[in-house]
Amino acid sequence: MAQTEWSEHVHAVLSQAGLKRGASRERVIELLATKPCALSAVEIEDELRASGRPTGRASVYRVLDLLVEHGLAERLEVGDGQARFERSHPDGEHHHHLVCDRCGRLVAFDDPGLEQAIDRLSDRLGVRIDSHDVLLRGACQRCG
Amino acid sequence: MAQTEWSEHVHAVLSQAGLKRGASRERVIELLATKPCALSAVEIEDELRASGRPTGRASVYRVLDLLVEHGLAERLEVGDGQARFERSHPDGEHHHHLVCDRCGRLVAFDDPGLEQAIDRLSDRLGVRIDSHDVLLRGACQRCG
DNA sequence: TACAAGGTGAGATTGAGTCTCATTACTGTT
DNA sequence: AACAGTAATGAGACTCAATCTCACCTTGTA
Repeated sequence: MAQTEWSEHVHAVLSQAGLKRGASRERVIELLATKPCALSAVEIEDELRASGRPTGRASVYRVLDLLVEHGLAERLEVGDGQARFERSHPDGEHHHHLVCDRCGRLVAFDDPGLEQAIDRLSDRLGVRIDSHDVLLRGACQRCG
Repeated sequence: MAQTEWSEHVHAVLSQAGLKRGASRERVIELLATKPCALSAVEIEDELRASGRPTGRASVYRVLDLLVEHGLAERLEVGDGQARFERSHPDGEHHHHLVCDRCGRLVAFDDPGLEQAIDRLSDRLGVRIDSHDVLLRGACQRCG
């Protein structure tokens, strides 16, 4: 899904939910649209300020929470004490991450076998699984 | 592995590493030994104080970091802004968690299929995977 | 017992994230 | 276009897990 498609989808969902538009929200959405992978709230705030579109901290967090609530973004934590956010695709397509111990880089990957294993798990455990996160720690190809 | 075995193993590893014993360390280790699953640093500090063995916050965090460094404990985050810790087994046996959206309960599970899928992944991606976390979110059996 | 290296903890500090509330902006209606 | 009602915004105070500092205490060894 292209960046533009994603932000259009976001606007559609939010207006469907009866929400008004607002400048801060637009800014955060536009920024996320251009970033395929994991950005922290602080990074978002800094990038917006750096690009001449300063946005209140409260608004940044509000928008991110809103997006996550509506399934439009994913929240993930890699263990450095801050949450990261990335846009998520409405068709359920998603990826997971490897954190490199050496260089700290975040590498995205997806794997049907893994998704399958998790689907099976839901039945076996007798629980409803709404979402899942897989985080690998190790050495990335560059450092490995 | 029984509680006692685990704490003996911990002491063996740490003394092997040339570390001295210390009262705070003993207290944290003994407490973790009795808890099979995910305890936060704050909970550890509180439980120790409540049981008449008050221990400095700095020491609690130091001990936990030490255990994680030596592979004697696992750190996990379930998205509530605080890290949780649990003892880990030297044979590599481990479990993962489901966080119930409704009641907040943490349910442990293990699954060979999942582990297998992750093993395969390592080859396919061409990276070295040292450890992994899987976190499911959904409804536990009780709330489901 | 002496001594060096490690261990400990009170309290200050950091920093991500939350909360408040007065102000401003959006949108549908007359 | 003016209005009304409701949603959005942001400065800054606040919370709280986690980190840092540093003077003091313990342990293990010779």
